[in-house]
Order: sequence, then structure tokens, then C-alpha cells
Amino acid sequence: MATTTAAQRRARAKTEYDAFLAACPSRQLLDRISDKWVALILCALGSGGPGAGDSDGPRAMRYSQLSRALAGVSQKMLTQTLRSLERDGLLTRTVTPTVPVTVTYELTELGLSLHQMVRGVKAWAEAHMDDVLAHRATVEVAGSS
Amino acid sequence: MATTTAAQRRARAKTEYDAFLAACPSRQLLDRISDKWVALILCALGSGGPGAGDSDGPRAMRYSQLSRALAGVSQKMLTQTLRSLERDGLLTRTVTPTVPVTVTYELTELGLSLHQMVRGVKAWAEAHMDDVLAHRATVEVAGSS
DNA sequence: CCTCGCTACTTCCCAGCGGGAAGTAGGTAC
DNA sequence: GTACCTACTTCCCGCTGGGAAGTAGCGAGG
Repeated sequence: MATTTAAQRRARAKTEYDAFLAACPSRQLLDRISDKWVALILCALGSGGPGAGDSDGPRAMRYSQLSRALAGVSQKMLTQTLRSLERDGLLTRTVTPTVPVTVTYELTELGLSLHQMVRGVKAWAEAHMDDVLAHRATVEVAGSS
Repeated sequence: MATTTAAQRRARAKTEYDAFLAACPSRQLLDRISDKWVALILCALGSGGPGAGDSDGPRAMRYSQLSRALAGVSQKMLTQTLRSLERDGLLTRTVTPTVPVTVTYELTELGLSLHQMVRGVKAWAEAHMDDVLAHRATVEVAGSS
């Protein structure tokens, strides 16, 4: 059928590309890492939250601390993201059977090494914010004329 | 007061951006960067696609080239993401009125600087893929017992 | 002539993901 | 007994992103 050739080609090309990309390790992890909450959690656990600047140090944080540090995160997404990061060995989840159950999260060595990368991105975002905002304004003015 | 140090940091933080604050524009920028398609597009434009290794060089790529390089991206998301990146001044969109209209995308200096960061993350993903997979397997085994 | 095809989108529809908020467990303080 | 604490879990629903078809302008072919 000549009419379904395009669809078939597309479907087969996708499978081939998926296989190709499955062989490329960066793709799977990149999709996981490229999540806003993942980046924020790594930054928080690596630098100790909003008030601690960018100085590093392996900080253990409690669930409620993280919830406060990452303003805007829903409890569901926080739990979900933390679990997937734990599953991938980027952080450890420690339950302390104190009076109210206390759960602390801490970056592993692996997570800490990724934190170095993510911190670079976060630093870039904060450093080049002005450039981006300036360019947005330029585009807006140009578009309105 | 021991809080003097904190006050000094706070004063400096006034002039800078803090991505942890939900209201801060740099937070929105980080959210935008932390998108899988953004990361992939930056990688493709910075290194010339899947087959070109990690050697850098400002590669201008056409829409269809990008679409092929980022297998799995929908046309809608590709256009949408490219437009937002153009809006933020990370890449330039050039329309060449050839016989079939040709559109090329190229990283700006700003986009190139971000690419350096993203490439670091990509390199990390490639380097530590095995660790992550190994840990996932460990968790699975531990969970099933 | 009409139609196909090529480019780079744009539009429509729908599933699925993420946010908001309420519910859960197990203890302690009042 | 009731309220409350932490760290979730569950439900509902709106928005986002994917799939695929439609669009525009022009050259080639029947």
C-alpha cells in the first residue's frame, strides 16, 4: 500500500531510533535528570537549601525541609521524585523511628557528583538571567512594531 | 550577632538571583532549562547530532535535521521549544527563502555557554549509566525478597 | 490543467501527568 | 477522647504533551 508507506516508515524509523537511542546511555538518564524537581532537589541537598548559598557540603534534609526549600512542589511529586532518585542510587532514604517518624534524605557519592553538574546549570541560570530577560524584552518590542 | 554573616549573604543575594524562590525569574529559567527537549536540542545543536560525537562547533541545523536527530520529539514540541529558546536568546532562527523554505537554527553565544553546562550533564549521564542501572537492579532484587 | 511532494510548521483530539487537597497511620500531648 | 505531629497516599481534575492530519507556496510530472 503506497498510502501507508509513510506511516510504516515512520513507525519503523521510530523503533530503529529508539534502539539506537537505547544504546546511547545519555538519553535515558538525560530525560530523568532533565526534570525541574530533580534539579531543584539535587541543588537543595547539595548546597543545603535557599539560605546556604552555593557552598557545598553533603546535607541531609528531612522531607518537610525539602518541601519548604523547594517552594511550589507538591507532596506527591516530592515523594515520587525522591523515590525515583533513591531507586537510581542518587540519594539515600533513612527512616528514624523517633516519636514522629523522621525521614532524612542525603545525596550519595553518585548524587553528589551529579550535583556538581546541576549546580553549574543552576549557576548559569542565575548568572544569565539578565541576558535572557533583556532578550525577551527585545523580542517583545520587535514583535509589537 | 552571629547573624551578621547571614545578613551579608542576604545583601549579596539581593543583587543576585536565587533559583529556589518560586517567584524568582531564575527559577522559571531553571524550570525551562530542565526540560528534556531543551537539553536534547542544546546537545544536538552543540555537538552536531547523534552521529557526531562530542566534538563541539557551532552547528547550524535545519528543522528536519533536528526532528531526525531528536527521534521521538513531536513536531509541535520541537517548534514550541525552539521558539521559546529563540525568545530567550539562546538560539537564532534563520529563514532562507530558497525554493522549499529552509529554516536553520544555530546557538547564540549565550546558548553555547549553556551548552557547556548541559554537555557536562550529558557526559555525567554517559559516565554513570552503569552505576544507575546496577543500583536499580539491586533495589529490585532487595524489593522482591 | 491538476495533482503530488517538499519544506516547516499549525491545529485538533485525547491520554496521561502533575497540582491541590483530603485521607491515612501511629504515636504523643492535652 | 480529641487534636496534632510527620511523612506520605489517594482522589479528582485541568493542563501539557504526543499523534496525526491539515496548511502554504512553489517546482516537477502526468
